[in-house]
Amino acid sequence: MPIEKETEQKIFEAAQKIFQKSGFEGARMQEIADEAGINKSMLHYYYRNKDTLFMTVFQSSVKKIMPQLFGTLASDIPLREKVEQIVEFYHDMFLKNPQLPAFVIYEMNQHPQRFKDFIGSMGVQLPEVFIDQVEDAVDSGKLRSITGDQFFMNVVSMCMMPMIARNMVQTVLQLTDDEYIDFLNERRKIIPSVIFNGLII
Amino acid sequence: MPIEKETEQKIFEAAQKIFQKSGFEGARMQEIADEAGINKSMLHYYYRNKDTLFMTVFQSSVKKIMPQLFGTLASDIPLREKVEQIVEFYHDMFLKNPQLPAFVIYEMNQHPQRFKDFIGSMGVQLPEVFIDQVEDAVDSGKLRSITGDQFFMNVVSMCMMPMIARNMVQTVLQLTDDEYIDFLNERRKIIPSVIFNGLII
DNA sequence: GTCTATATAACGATAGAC
DNA sequence: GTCTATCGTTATATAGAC
Repeated sequence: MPIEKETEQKIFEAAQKIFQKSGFEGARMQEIADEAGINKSMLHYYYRNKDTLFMTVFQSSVKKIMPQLFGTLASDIPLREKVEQIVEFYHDMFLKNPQLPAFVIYEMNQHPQRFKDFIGSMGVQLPEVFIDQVEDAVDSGKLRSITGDQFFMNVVSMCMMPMIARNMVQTVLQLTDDEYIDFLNERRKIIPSVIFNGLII
Repeated sequence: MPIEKETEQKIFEAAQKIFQKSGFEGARMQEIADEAGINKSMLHYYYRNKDTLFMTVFQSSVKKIMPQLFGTLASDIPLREKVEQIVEFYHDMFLKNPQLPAFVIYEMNQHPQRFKDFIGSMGVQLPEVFIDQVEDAVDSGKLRSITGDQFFMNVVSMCMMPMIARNMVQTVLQLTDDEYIDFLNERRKIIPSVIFNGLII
């Protein structure tokens, strides 16, 4: 393994950590360098400037959230299984990377320009298969009247809101870190149950 | 109306706008001054520094979200009405101040220290009345088994997530600004329906 | 109270030796 | 490739005239 790769990788991982913790504006190049255990100049050697380094991290982060989600939505499995897969996926991902969802959502709002360029190029839109699936279920009387958009929004909301608002949740519900993790894990079963038993006639 | 009050008020409103748009780290004192149409030095005359100005805005923002929510939860009305009131309240508030929820949630995560001091002093915790109400409904067989915490989390999630992730939602669902507002307003009826018809046996 | 001018510090970025 | 030293800019904050 060449030394270059190791350094570039160390920088990337450090940048990921600091950007996710502090956001673009709050992150300091010096802090990233310290986290990586290298000199600040190396950041500019491997990545031209703060913007480039940020975009590398941001794009990587989006790719950890989006493709799998839309892959599941476009797949050829029953609606109920799709919901269960998405719920499991997001809760697993959160355990590995607790600050990822809040980071992506926030930076998306802050710099709409920055990401609309590249996010259009990856097919990030609700698959027709999924839309049809919901419509068919409604038409055949299996589900109460609802659009695919609203159905999708309900699932994503129930999953991600407690992850994004961690500090508010822990404060209001007075949970320790461990209790908070337990609280989230309980939701793996609760979410599909609420979604479906609320929609099935 | 004394001139002092007018200036202090103008500064506060400008700061509110800029902080909510850019966050603490992204906000610039100069931009706040420009927005208020006054000299930058005035910011330091009325509010000692950026931190003080921010905390004034942040505390005011929290007070626009929390008390009414917990007031409704603690009130003496049926569970279903509480949910409907909360949903209406959040959707009305969002129309008036679209960036408020994202601002509070994000800054809460960034500076846990900063707000835990003052947020403890305002009774921000789930009212016993509400917890008991959910427990009673479960015990008497009216609702499927669920805790007050999880019930509460479901309502707040369904309401606030689409408001916080506005840019993601509009991108994925390919909605114009007007369509997005319509999409949110539809949820006033959808949310209570999903929550309850999912829980009522 | 409000302004101009300036101090002071921090940050991103670069030059240049090795 | 990696370091030290430093430049240029921008940010918050203050001093002082009016």
